[in-house]
Amino acid sequence: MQDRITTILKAVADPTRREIFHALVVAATALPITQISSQFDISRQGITKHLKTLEGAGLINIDTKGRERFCQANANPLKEVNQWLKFYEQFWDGALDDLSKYLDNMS
Amino acid sequence: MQDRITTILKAVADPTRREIFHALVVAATALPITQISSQFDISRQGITKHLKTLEGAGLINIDTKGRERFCQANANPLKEVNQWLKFYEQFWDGALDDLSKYLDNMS
DNA sequence: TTAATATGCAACTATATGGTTGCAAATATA
DNA sequence: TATATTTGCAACCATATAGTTGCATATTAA
Repeated sequence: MQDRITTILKAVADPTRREIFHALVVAATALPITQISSQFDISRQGITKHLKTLEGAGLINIDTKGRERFCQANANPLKEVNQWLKFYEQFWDGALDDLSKYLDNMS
Repeated sequence: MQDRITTILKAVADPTRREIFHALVVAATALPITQISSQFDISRQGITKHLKTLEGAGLINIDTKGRERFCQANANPLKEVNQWLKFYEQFWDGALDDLSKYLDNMS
């Protein structure tokens, strides 16, 4: 197959998947597939495919309870993207501004 | 088309494009297409396609001089990815560790 | 037990993607 | 001028991707 970082980047490169992931993150709880798909215009099967891709990237965990499958966001794989990015930070403009903003958020 | 962040993420979601981009970043200078493609196993036309995708994402600038086209990396679009990521940082584990590593790098 | 709900699987479609080869055109060199 | 180099364009191919519909199955509720 492909390496982890590629799998993760491909998962978040699709706008619908980013929306699904975001919805699950802000929900801050596990949601069954039907409930997720009710928030989108595409079919439940379309959503299911996206959920599988997200699961493959580790960005969601799916837990079966009875006939329902609860999906919960897991942001941890994004740490790998962050790590990949970090190297290039020295090559983009305004890195110092980013640091001060970063520190402002912490105080 | 698609929004900027999607264009950028799709550009870096391909491992070959990440390699090309990385080669240009570390080269720290503009390189002509033939020279870039000599570093890869795929054809020059394959490389050209990737370069166009990277250019479309703003990750490289192409400057024509005579018959050659010099490509130079531009990491700035990655700031948008960083901004997108930043929101999810609060949801992943070990954010404080990341901060201390970040500060260590600065000192 | 019967009906409703939640889901998976499979088949199918259209388009995008990553790659190729062949050829023409522009520029540089002998 | 004749030749070599660098590139773009176009056509083509195989596979991946994003989406669909139809149907079967498992679980829950009436």
